[in-house]
Parts: sequence; C-alpha cells; structure tokens
Amino acid sequence: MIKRSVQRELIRNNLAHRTDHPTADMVYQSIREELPNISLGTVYRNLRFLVDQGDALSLKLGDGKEHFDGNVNPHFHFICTQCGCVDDIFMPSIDEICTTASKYYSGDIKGHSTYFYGTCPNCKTKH
Amino acid sequence: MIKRSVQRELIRNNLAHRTDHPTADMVYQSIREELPNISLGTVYRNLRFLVDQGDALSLKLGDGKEHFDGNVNPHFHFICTQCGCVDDIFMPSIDEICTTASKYYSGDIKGHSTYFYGTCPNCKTKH
DNA sequence: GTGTTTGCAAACCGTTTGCATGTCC
DNA sequence: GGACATGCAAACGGTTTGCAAACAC
Repeated sequence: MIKRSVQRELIRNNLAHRTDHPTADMVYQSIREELPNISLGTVYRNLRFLVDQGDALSLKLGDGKEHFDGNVNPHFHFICTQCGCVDDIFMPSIDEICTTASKYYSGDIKGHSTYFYGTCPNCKTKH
Repeated sequence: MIKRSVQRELIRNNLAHRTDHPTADMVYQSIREELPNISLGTVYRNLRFLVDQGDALSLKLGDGKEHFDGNVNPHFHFICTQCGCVDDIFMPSIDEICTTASKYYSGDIKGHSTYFYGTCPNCKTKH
C-alpha cells in the first residue's frame, strides 16, 4: 500500500514544473529551499519511484549523471555539447520511427530514446 | 607524439572484432586471457583514447555502465530490456533524422544517438 | 498497530587519477 | 634521453542501501 508523504509530493511537483531536465542533486537543492531537512537518499528513492510508476522519465545523456524529465509524453531531446543544457524537441514521426525500426529488426520494439547533440542557440550566439 | 603499445593494439583489435557492445570490464576480461598483466586502468585509458580519436563509439544504455562500439558508422541500437543484449539496427533515414530535427530546433544539430528498447528475438522465443 | 517512508551515514561500484616504473622512437 | 604508456592502488562521484525513528492509514 502506497502512503503519501510531503517529500514525495514536493518532488513530483518540482519535476512537473520545470523543464531543465534536472539531476537528482538539482532536485535535492531545489526542494531543500522549502524543506531543508529532506535527505538526498529520499530524493533518489522518490525519483526512482516516479520513474517506475511511469510518472517521470529517466534520461542518460552521457555526463555520468541520471537526468529526470517530468514530461512523459514521447519527445526527442537536444543536448548542447558546450553548456550541457537539455531542450525538448517535438516533431512529427515520433511514432513512425518505431514502426520503421520494427521492419528492420525481428524483435519487439516497445520504446526508444533519441538524443541530438550540437550547439544550442544560446552558445551559438556567443561566437 | 603518440606511441604504439601492445595493450592499445590489443584493445583496438578486440573492439573491432566483436559486436556485443562490451563494457570496459568485458574488454578487460577478454584481453586478460592473452595478456594477464594488463590493468583495468589501461583498458579505461585506451578506450577513452579510441573514443576521443573517433575510432570507437561510447554508448550510454541506461545500465550505469559505459558501453563501447568499434563500429563508428552511424547506426541505431536495440537494447533488450530482458537480457540487456545490444544489437545494431541499420535502416535508412539515419541521415534524414538530423535534417528533420534541424527544422524543429534553432540550434546546430551535429549528431544523434537513438536507442530502441524492447524484447530481443532470443528472449521472445523463451515465452 | 502495521506497514511505509524518512534522515542519516556508510557502502557500493564504475571510472578516473597520481605516481613510480617501463617502453618506444 | 625524453616523452609517452603502463600497472597498481587509492581516490572520486553518483547512486544505493541498512537501520532506527517518524509517519500515514
């Protein structure tokens, strides 16, 4: 039986209202401003919980840290190789890509994640 | 100035002749059979070297370990969520996907990685 | 009351690094 | 001989976990 907790609701809410694809520590630092006694372990446990429940996405961007995304609708991600920021890219064919891949693979394809790498608009204007 | 070493050539060769997308430790165990004194640090250093040189790909599959791919030609990857195996998927549109994404994003997109998740043919037949 | 969640701190584990030694050119 | 590479072991950093106390229902 799942019980409510202030910590979990704060974490769920924090993730739902930000679009910067934070790491566990970023969520921890943010929550600590309103609940100073929360522990990092609790943040990790609840982020894992949310991912397992399907209420958050786990992103592996290649920087050695796990990032989290409160937007569970299928979409692509862009990672800036200069500043490390992560943006969402919504474009059509997001469903077709699996269908196409299925034709080239004999197993069952149920999901996918696509990361684009390059220079974000902000870093681009700095040169 | 880059110097040759037996260790580096063995690692490069090992990666080139396998398609199972091994972790550093898997390469280490494999090389140790012919060169028992090689150290794990050397394997890590040389895999990083090969990736930096563009002679190997680094894959973040979500299992917390870095995987390596000696095939640097652009292709998609399939990861079995049951056994964890990794297969290559070669299909068209691999170049188009960046072009399409560029139309939906104002930054410079220079590369991408796409992982498909599901059940591999081997695990599928077990049920 | 019973089973879940928390805070804390230690453990874990993949990876990196410092350093003395060895190797290539 | 000088720059680069290695082996070893310790350090590092993100994440997980064991446990007693606190909490939800």
